[in-house]
Amino acid sequence: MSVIMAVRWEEERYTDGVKWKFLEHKGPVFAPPYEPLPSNVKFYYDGRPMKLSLEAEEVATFFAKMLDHEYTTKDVFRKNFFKDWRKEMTSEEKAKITDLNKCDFSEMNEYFKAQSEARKAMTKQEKQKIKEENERLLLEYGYCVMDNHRERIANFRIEPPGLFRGRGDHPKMGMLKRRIRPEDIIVNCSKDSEHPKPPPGTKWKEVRHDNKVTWLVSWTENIQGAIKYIMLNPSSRIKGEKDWQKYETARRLKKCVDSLRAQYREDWKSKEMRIRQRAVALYFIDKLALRAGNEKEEGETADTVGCCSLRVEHLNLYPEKDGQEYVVEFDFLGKDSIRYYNKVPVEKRVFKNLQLFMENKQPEDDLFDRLNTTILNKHLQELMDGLTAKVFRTYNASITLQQQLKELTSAEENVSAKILSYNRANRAVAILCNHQRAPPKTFEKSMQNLQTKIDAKKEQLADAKRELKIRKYLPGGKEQLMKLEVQATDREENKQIALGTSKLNYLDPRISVAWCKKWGIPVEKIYNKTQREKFAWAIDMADEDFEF
DNA sequence: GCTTGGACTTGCCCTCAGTACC
DNA sequence: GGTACTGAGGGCAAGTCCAAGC
Repeated sequence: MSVIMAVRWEEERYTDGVKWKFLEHKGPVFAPPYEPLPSNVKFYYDGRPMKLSLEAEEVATFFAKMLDHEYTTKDVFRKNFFKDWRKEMTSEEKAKITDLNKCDFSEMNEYFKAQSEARKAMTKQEKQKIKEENERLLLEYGYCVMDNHRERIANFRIEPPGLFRGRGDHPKMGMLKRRIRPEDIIVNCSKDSEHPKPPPGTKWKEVRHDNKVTWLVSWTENIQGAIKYIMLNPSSRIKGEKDWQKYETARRLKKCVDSLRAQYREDWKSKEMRIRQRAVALYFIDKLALRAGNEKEEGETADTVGCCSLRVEHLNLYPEKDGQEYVVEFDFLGKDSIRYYNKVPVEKRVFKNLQLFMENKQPEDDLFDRLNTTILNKHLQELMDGLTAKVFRTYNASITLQQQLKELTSAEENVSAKILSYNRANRAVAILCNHQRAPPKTFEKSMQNLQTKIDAKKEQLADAKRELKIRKYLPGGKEQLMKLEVQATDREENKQIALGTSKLNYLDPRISVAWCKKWGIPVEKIYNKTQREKFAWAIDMADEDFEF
């Protein structure tokens, strides 16, 4: 590590939860006020035009903007929306508008579509003006001073009002997410800083000076009653240091994971049910990189589970399947309602335990009825300081990347082939962590385009050969062709897999940096600008023989 | 002990700006 | 100069984990 950066990353380590000594910022940027519809754009009820009050009109526009989305046809969405919309209506409106099916938002919808077209068709100068305004806003509100550093803020804009969507089958979809006003805002900054000023004629809910937290601004959202925060960018000292710490914890797990595994295997035989359950759950978390699985309040969110909250209905046991013994089939919705489907052969003891846990239970009963995340994490804490369920995900992701890179990279490959290998290693991790994505809408098209390019290049090479200009044109051309073909392979393999999440959250960046240095790959090929900023600590720290 | 609230990380999707291409 | 395409970044929901409050 260089001396200068050692200072940057190691300065001012506070104790007892103190996160900073000085914090100054300009507060949040509020959503722009509602702009009423022009009088020629009408809402129709039961076929007749109807002028809405400003409040009711605003909420109606939220719905009108979404008309093309499938979810506006869903019962739950419509019911929730209508209920909340009615709350914004005057008593006259309420009396008249009693059936959402009689509401016609299509003219409003057309208007917004036209507006968005108009925005696209703006002249260069107009676009430039908007860009400059955004830059000005960023400069004024996008930075803060935390201790001795000017730091970028991650999200300085307050979320605008709209209709809540949620992910998966969310019981609250369609509800009104209300507008946040200065009176809802808690500002956090240091006493000796220049406090942010609320917009003229308004007041903050509170100005606080809590240096044991990292947030600058908070408010409570009305859908779940959860607190939302404005915090610093991942490039900031405070986030970087935390990130580094996270990977150091995972590396400590590496040192004791063998004995820990031996321990939970022993526990599969325990006399106590709770210990067996704990041990099997931990095995899943370790082997399959499952999330912890906190309990959730029923009816408040989509029905999703993690390891500790698995239910009997989420797995099938096969003493034998496809020529393998003791196969467990998992099928459940995890975080963000992403499906986890996997068939895994497990050890006989695990299998027998699972049979035991499922005995005399209904499909909707908890698989691990003597376990929850609190119990599990308490246990883990006793095994290693700072150990929690999610450390296993970080550890297994990072160690997998390191192993895969070792296995897949060959010295004689060129740079683009090496990058393909890197992406494949990254992909192995994404698959382990079940990081999926919807195939991009333009996927087929973009594959086609690439194929066209490849064909053209082949043609070009063939021409060159025919004209006996081999020596002159072939070497570079061949290289280019290979690059395109590698790119096509990479893209195809990536169709339904998202690499970003693991890259950003699970893979110790020092592994990647070390790999780049070892093979002479510019780090820019692996990390874009933002990622390099986020991982500045690692880029500076890791040399080519860094070992996770 | 249990519940709830709070802080912070993780996660997917969409938009939009920058760039390649014609 | 216009259009098409793509990657980056923003947006914000949904997790994890811990500790305060009862």
